[in-house]
Amino acid sequence: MTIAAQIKMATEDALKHLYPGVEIPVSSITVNQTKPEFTGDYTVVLFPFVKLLRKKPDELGQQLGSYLIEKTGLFSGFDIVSGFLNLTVTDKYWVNFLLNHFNDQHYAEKPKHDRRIMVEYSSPNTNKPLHFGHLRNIFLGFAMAEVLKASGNQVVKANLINDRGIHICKSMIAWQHYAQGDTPERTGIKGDHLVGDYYVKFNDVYKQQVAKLVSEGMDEAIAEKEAPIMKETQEMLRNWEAGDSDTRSLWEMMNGWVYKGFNESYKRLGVDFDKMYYESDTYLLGKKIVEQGLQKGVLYKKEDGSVWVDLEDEGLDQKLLLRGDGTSVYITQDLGTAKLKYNDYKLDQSIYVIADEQNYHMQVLKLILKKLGEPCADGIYHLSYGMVELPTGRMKSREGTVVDADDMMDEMIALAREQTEQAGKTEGFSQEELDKLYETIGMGALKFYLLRVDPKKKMIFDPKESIDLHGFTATFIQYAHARICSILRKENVPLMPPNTRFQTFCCNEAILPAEKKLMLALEQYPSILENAAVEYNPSLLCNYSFLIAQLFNSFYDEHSISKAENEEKKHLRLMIIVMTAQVLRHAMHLLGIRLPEKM
RNA sequence: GGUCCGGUAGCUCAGUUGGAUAGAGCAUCAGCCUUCUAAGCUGAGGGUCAUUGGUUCGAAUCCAAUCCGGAUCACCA
Repeated sequence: MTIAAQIKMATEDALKHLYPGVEIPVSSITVNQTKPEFTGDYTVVLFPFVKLLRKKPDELGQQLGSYLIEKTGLFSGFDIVSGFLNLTVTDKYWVNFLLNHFNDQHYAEKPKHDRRIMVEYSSPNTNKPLHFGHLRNIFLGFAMAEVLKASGNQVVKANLINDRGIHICKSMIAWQHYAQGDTPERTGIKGDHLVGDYYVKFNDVYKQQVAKLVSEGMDEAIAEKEAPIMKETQEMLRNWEAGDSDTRSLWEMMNGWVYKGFNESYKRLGVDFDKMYYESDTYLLGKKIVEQGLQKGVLYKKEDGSVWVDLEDEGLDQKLLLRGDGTSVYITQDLGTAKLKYNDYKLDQSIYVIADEQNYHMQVLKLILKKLGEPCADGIYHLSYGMVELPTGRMKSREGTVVDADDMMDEMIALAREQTEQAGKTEGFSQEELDKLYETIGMGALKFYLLRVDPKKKMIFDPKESIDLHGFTATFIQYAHARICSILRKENVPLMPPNTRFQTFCCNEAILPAEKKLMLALEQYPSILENAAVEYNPSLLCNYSFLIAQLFNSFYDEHSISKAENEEKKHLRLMIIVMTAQVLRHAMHLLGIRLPEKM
């Protein structure tokens, strides 16, 4: 249990004993870290009890403080400042904490239990390469899955590939007409980019054809439907749905190129999936659920045969589930897929990492499943995140303002190289090691940049300003880690020393402020990790890791480890930095960010 | 118009179930390398927490209204 939780419990117990007969709600006990300008480690706020007990804050604080010192043995002293009881935790507590956890690889993790959670993320369309906006989704999904794993859950990482539909046919048609048989192999262009190029080509041709028809006097709305290339594309979609073998083999070939490209990108991004779902397999699902809903009377049919659900009682609209001709719409297949996922893995929870533009859709999806009495409904959680925008507004492929994911990775790695060379820090590395280092720094910076903001907030990315490698960045954390490793190398202490390494340690000297601040923060890691899981917010780990690195840097500046005042101090500080490095690695690992031992 | 989300320093963002004088980073300015890595440390300046009212010992945080920005409300996906 964290010290903060222990203090809360001890306070509850103390109040019961000191003031029997007065009912004090547990929720009124607040325990905070003491502000730096006051002496103490943790603070109990006295105001709520002042009113209930009708006592003066000073008197109450004296009684409470004395009781806590006497009964718990956790505190070496207390101080009352205008209604706040500031408690100082004994040095012994901190030393024991260190001895117990300094080399614990699973510190802050929760024991495994059998709660099953699926995290669906990435979920790309196969008509264009990944862009910067997708990266936020991918990093968020991966990090969330890892955080939930560390919280003891059984996690399935899933990817639902949107591999069919009119937009896919657009690339296919344009390729047929204009590619003259070009392939990724022949052109040397990455498969997803090649296909994306023909998606762009389609739009160019389409725009021209529409313009031509309009200039010939056709109404624009009609021209958009009548453009020859669009009609061809719709024809192709019908052929695809009919299972036409030529269309299917073209589709398979081009999607194959895209998957190869995606897999390269995923590998470079350091993310993985346990289960792939393909829309071509799932797009017909959901009809059965709708039929059952009709029978139950939860849904209704209009005269034209279309099927609807009425969500007006829930403050929403009426929603179409099946067209008049019996074909499904987007949400129909989502109903089916939700059930499929649930049945595949017996899920307790199903998380969808999807941008906030689909908030309404997800709300409707969950509501309909609930109305239909599907057991998968309750577990659905939409991890909604704000879109990544450019200073000029949203990225638009048609306007060529999309920041490509692969390009972005290249640029970040190039930036890492540039800055490392500029800082003159390339000595003592082989070329191979340098390449790996640039990758670690560049990718770390990219991930951290996209994960450090609260997911639900939209973020603006200015490519001109690029991404900084100073301040609130992964580089800062990586640097702190490298510094620690450097000291450990010098002192012949392994990254994960055995318990016996500091067995003879005893604590006679007072813990100094810079040491204490760092230990205090390390002690909070379990509750930070828990919050990240409960609030579905990996950015908490960014904030926390940055704080730890900051505290370490100050500590490092103030106190020498190798040349500590004496052996006892040296051992204490070595344990502190071993644990600091371990916690940083752990937190960053959950975000998919690597920490170098040298940089 | 309905619903949802956001508005905190010049910029990008933190701010736990309401707690002490609202914090970081970037940028600006001033210091700190003969020392375990200066990709660092220390300090300074910079605020009508969108606005107004309410709740109370106490509000950036909770409630109401208003203003601004965004998303969404398709027989699109």
